[in-house]
Amino acid sequence: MKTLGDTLKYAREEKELILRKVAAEVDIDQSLISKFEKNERKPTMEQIIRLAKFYGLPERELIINWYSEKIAEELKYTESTSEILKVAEEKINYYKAQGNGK
Amino acid sequence: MKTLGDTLKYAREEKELILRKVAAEVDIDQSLISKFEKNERKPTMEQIIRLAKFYGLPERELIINWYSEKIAEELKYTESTSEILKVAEEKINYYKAQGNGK
DNA sequence: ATATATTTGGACAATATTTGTCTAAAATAA
DNA sequence: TTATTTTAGACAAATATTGTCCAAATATAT
Repeated sequence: MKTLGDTLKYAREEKELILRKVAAEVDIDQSLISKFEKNERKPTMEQIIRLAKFYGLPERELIINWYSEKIAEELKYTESTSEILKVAEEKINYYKAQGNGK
Repeated sequence: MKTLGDTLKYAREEKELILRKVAAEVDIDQSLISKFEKNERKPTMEQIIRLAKFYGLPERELIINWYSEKIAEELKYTESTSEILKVAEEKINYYKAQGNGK
């Protein structure tokens, strides 16, 4: 299972960059970036976007990973997860349909 | 779309109880309970359980609603939601399968 | 309508969670 | 070994969530 951290780490290594360098470029503490790569911290959405830009990664995919990991984390120790997700989707569709979006 | 708040409110009205009474019984501020019913605040899991017990509602259903609303809230203004949920489910299954649970 | 009871909104403090930063230890490479 | 990179951990700063109180709004009863 490929995590967001894997993706970031792979992108960096492929370019043969060291954390310090990336940190300077994207203006994020190198220790934080290390933690992102090890999935010990979750980047903010802004950080995701900056990293995607910098590495030339598809933003959309990173975002999908970001949200899905957040949700997976929340439901990790929970029962009825597939039902929860099913209901969640219904609610989202309901909101989006007539919920006027805002 | 029946919300958690709807369920709580309906249960209370069916029993013809006033907020003050319920509040005293379950030891939650009546204003908070009012907000739960109007979906302006989200109960904690513990509150959910206490309310379920008190009203004699199926805990599992309330919990499913609680989580699904939380997720729906998070994804309300997001794109690719169905893909996010799909990936989330994969990750959860992966965690649960071999992720040793802990 | 007035009085009484119930519900609701809003402000605010208290708590908890998340985030950023720094430092030095651990790991890796030269 | 020495130099470099990565990682762990502690802590402060910033955010977000929660609980509490009170008064305004609404509903109910007389």
